[in-house]
Amino acid sequence: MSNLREVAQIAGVSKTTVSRVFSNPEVVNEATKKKVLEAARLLNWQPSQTARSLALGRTGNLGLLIPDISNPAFGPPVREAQNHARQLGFSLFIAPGDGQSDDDRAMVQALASKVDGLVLVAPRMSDEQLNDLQRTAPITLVNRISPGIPSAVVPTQDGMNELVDHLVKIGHTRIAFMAGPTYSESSRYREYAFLEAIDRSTVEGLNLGHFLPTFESGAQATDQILASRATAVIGYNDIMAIGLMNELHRRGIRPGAELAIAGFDGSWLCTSVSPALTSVAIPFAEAIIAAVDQVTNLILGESVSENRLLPSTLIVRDSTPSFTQRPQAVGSNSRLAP
Amino acid sequence: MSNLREVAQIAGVSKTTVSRVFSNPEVVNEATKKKVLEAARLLNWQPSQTARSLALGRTGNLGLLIPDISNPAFGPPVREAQNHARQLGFSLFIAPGDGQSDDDRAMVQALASKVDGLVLVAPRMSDEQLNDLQRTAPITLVNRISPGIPSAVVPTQDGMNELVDHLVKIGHTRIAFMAGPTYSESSRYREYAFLEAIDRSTVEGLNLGHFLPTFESGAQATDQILASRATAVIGYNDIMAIGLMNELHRRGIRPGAELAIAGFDGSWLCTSVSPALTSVAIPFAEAIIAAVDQVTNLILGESVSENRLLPSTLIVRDSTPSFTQRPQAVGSNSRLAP
DNA sequence: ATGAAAGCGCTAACAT
DNA sequence: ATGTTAGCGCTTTCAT
Repeated sequence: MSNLREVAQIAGVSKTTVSRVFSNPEVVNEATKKKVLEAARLLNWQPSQTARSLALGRTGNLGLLIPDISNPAFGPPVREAQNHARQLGFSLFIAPGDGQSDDDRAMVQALASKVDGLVLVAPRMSDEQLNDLQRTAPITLVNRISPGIPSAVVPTQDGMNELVDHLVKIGHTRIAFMAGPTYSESSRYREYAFLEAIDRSTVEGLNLGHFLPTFESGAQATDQILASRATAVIGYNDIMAIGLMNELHRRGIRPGAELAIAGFDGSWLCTSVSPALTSVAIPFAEAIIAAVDQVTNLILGESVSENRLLPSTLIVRDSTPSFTQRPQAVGSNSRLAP
Repeated sequence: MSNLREVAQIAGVSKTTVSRVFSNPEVVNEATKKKVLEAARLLNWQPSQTARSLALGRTGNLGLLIPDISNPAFGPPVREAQNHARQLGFSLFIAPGDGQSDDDRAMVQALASKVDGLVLVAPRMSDEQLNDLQRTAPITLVNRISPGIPSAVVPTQDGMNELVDHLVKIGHTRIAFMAGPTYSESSRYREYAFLEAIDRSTVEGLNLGHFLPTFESGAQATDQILASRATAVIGYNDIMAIGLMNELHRRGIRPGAELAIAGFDGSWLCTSVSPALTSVAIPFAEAIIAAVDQVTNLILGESVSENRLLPSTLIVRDSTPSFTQRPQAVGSNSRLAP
């Protein structure tokens, strides 16, 4: 491709003028502007972003680490964040964690050197690793707290309390929890919150252990759940809950009716299954957008509010019917209505 | 951050040597290499990608346009493609089309100037617009054909024929099709393929018209489908098919048993619903990887095979049971087994 | 094996 | 309103 100099030559102006036409158009004369634009079009030229970045010391790029791009919970938020970033004058590049590995670093490191700042959603990294990263580029966190790093988080405890309270209210006295992998901070938060919620309640809680955050894990846990005689199960995320639901279907056990199920995230998947899944909806879009605002402020050297808090919302659906609504439970998991 | 010169100074070598340590290490003496590395670590320095890009004339970045990042069909392929790209020495940046707009250009244009090449998956752009884009950066296409642009495509007709043949074989004589939006080339391909498949069959086909490729559209079409007296419905994609399935559930109509349903894409969503969705699986991962290979070849100035063809696979699941397997159909959609 | 010097394409003072 | 000049931080011939 041609370059600024050639355009300047053809337009009969200096390089500076050409530069200005593309970065600060108001300041240049209409007539000369037209000449320059004409020359540029003639050569099919547009400013090299790379050269621009070098001169400016900024790429205009932001990196976004998503733990699992296959998780429908993240699709819509990513799009919103991208639009938001563009409005701020930044391009947003996505690094998809693989959802099942305990280390996002390889992916993120590659990105870090190509962007002005990073937003990490529930990163699977130690505080120390986050600190290292921070020396390469400014970062902010979503649903993760680490000393000295701004973040936007949705407190887990509130949502978990609400969910457990709901289950108790509709009559459950033995509630199980499928935790995600141990390397996931999010899962640890939720696991801890579950135990807390049970503590402050009057019912029995049962931690089924750790599973990969996949659809298959839900099925995998089924035997254990049925044996546990719990009447309600909470999944670390919607995907696992739905995996369980599906396996129950397969075995001829009616989810909702015979075993109450709830998830976390509130992805659109919840309403794509039958019965629709009760879930604690996490406002990922808002959180990520808040974090994007934080990094851009960090980048521009402006002050940044340390920790934004955003509320979750319990969305009750058919997978946790109250006893009056649902058919009498039967089978090995049956229990009497209170 | 510090720069190459400072590192050179501290290590007591020239800039050139430092540069070589990071781009062509074999060629420099072990001892000096160690000194340089030491100095770099001391300053926490790593080469500026931007400066590097400018000098090399290449960014080392690839852009990937995905029509709808919320569609589970694309999550896993994107991850695979990213890994593949990294192995080729490129970072892959994702541009999420919004899935419902008729124009991906804004998003793509921004990317185009920041990458060495682009892979466009089923782009919603005219051939002309694609040609314009091509003047900014080399591009290759997935599931889209445009004159003069290399592509990796999965022929639609074969998959559609297989699917229709299957439905006919299990006894259906009136098959409906929910098309996607008119601006989607993919949908047009599939719509056309459906009509062709019906033509060469002995059964009746029914085109229900165009819908947004969303979960909600599936529900939206339900009335029309029930009124149509079709016994089988093919959705433009899995999401729409599952939306329909869900709505049937809500109305107390049993998908599979009372109305056969099939989708396209073969996303993991298919096995997350009950009954599991029959679908024509599209090997997006392979196709995107092939396209990535094509762009990188284009970038490196190597020769490129014009059009890679990849086969789809019909995956029959419980949403299209044969009559002998499924309960006798009842209600307004009832029909006699052949 | 290492260094000197020119240049990648743009922006930003600082003139005029 | 426009032009001059000096970089931004790296790579790369070409010497040595």
